[in-house]
Amino acid sequence: MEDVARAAGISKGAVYLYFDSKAALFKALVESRVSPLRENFERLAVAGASDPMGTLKSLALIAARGFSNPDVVAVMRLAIGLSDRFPEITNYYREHVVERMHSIVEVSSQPPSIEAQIRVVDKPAMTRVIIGPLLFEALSVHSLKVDRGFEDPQKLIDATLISFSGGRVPRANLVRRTKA
Amino acid sequence: MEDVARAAGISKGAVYLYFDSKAALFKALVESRVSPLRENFERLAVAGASDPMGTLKSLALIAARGFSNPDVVAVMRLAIGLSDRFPEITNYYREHVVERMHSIVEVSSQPPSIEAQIRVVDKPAMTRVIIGPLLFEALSVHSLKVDRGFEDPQKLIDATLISFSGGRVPRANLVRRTKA
Amino acid sequence: MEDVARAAGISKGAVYLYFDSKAALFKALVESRVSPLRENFERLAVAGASDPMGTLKSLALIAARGFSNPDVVAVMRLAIGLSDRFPEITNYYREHVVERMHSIVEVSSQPPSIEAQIRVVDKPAMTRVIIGPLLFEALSVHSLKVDRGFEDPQKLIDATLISFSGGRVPRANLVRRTKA
Amino acid sequence: MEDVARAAGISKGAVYLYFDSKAALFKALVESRVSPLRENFERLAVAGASDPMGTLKSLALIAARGFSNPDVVAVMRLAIGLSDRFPEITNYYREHVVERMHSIVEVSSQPPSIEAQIRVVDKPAMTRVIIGPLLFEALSVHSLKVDRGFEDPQKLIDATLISFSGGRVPRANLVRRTKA
DNA sequence: CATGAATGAGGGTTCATTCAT
DNA sequence: TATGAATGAACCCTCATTCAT
Repeated sequence: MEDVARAAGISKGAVYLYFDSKAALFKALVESRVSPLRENFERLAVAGASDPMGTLKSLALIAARGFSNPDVVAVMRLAIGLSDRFPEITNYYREHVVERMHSIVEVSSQPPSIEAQIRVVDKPAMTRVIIGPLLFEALSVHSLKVDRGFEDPQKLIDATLISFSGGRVPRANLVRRTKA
Repeated sequence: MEDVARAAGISKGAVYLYFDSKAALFKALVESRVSPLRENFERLAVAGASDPMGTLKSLALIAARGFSNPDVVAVMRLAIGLSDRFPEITNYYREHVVERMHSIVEVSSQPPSIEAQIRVVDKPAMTRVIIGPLLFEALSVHSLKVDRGFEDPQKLIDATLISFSGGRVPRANLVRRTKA
Repeated sequence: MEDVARAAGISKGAVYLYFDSKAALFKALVESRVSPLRENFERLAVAGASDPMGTLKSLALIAARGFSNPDVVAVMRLAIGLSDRFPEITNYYREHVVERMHSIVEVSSQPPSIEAQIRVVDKPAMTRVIIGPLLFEALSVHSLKVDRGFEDPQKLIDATLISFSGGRVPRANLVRRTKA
Repeated sequence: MEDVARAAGISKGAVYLYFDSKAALFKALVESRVSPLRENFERLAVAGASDPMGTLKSLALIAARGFSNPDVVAVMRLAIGLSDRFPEITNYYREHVVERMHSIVEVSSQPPSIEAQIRVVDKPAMTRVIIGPLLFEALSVHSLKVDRGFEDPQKLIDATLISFSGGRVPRANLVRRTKA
């Protein structure tokens, strides 16, 4: 809390003018930093029902963008690190972030047409296979300070997604690039 | 520290007869719990130079077995969670676990013959793509207490590895099953 | 202080427009809530010099009415509970409430005629014997939340006063009843 | 808590080696300082069933002795003063001290023979009438620092008890004196 | 080798008080 | 007259570490 106060340029006590408790601050952090991501996920999952492969690509891209934001990863680090002293925080993160992401990705893997496009059979595995590599990268870079990060996260996404294309790799335009 | 003492059946003070500090205890924990895994990695990487695909499969299997051990995941959780109060711990974990795993997997992806077997091009991405899904699963289950864990981790490994087989999925025996 | 502000429908800061400090607010609280009682005491003591027994009865009745007011008891609770952090508050209460009540009751026990009516000899004990039972009841009910309170405080007054009537208990009209 | 630590000559943190929390410390304080008194009460109430008047006298004497101990009064002051921030403390005091004293005194007023000895009719009033004056004295002296305390508490007891003797005041030996 | 009592810094939180607006 | 944002000291409690025994 003191770090937050210092970062905000206010006193320790003043934090409590804005948030009732550490847990409340964390929840607000989730809502402001992570939930927009989750909402993007939900929007895409709904909109992309007819094109599962494209949807999964987009989900990966959104996740990669999210994980490139140190704040987003910091929230996860807190959720993991505070599980002993603030179970409420870990619980909130699990229910509002992790479990929902699982649901969304699994839903995106439902349409029957998917079998024609994607070779991975086990749907519950989907979330792990798509998000896992990006998560690993994010934790490595932002939490563990490994300095081997990708300058171009697209490469990691490509490597992740190639698995689902059954050999026909539309390399040139596997995923639409962002014009940052 | 108190938990460790209680688990060991000794007094809090006695812990300091065996370890100089919390960081030293953590390092010993890494050596006893995580390094055997890393050594398995190294052995396999050296031995399997001629068969990169088989090597990667074996690495994934070892990683999956490691992550199914709550202790192994707990060490990682500590490394992530203590970064603020004990940077030394996080640094040690990065240098002795994460960075070494990166190196090993990348080395295993070096032989020229690999291109014939594996379609993933970007070698630095390899570690993330292989370990990431298993890491995600491990953190979800053991740290965030998500209750959607796989009963059979082999399914997750299969889903992970399928990406590298170029469509020819030798499903029956993709990876040798463990006889639990 | 925040509770006071909320109850008054103003902001926390606005309280300091009316009172210089918490101690000043407390003093004003004493004047508005408790002093009227004390003034009743003083009036009765002066007026009833010729009938000590009747005077003491009236004093008890006034005290009982006062203690039935949660605000009056709350002021005493504050005086007792804040003695560590705000000694000024405790001092004020002692000087302006408790010591004055002692004086008044003792004065009311002075007239020579009293010996004919009241058998209690030790005059300093008078305040305690008259006020004590009512105080006990008030603290029990309003501060300690004991749920054995009297619905009819008159019974307690009767029991208290009976001691002074020397056996001739004019039960029917020992003290004039209030028409609640 | 800091005051307790200082009084004990140890550090603030060391208090928690002996007591789990502030509430636990308070409860231990009740058991060590107040419960012996309560047990005396209970013993007397049981033993003195055949002589209610004598029993009540003894109860008053024990209460007076207890209240002359600043620690005993300090515990009550805490129970009253901490009701906002530590309701658990107030609740414990109510249940383990106040309500039990009520019960004991009322039980002591049950025997049929009492009517011959004591004129007070309303039994629930008994506790207040006996304990109240002593409580008032104790709070005045030890909490509010009134300097009008009785040097000889026996006088207060006498004044309290005289009410029950129906006019026949065995002044010389109303209650056995303590040889302090 | 082992204890257990003790410490002191820091954690999250509350609250009386101040002050620019 | 009134606000509301802000402070800073104090509060209860935890925990890595030390040390006499």
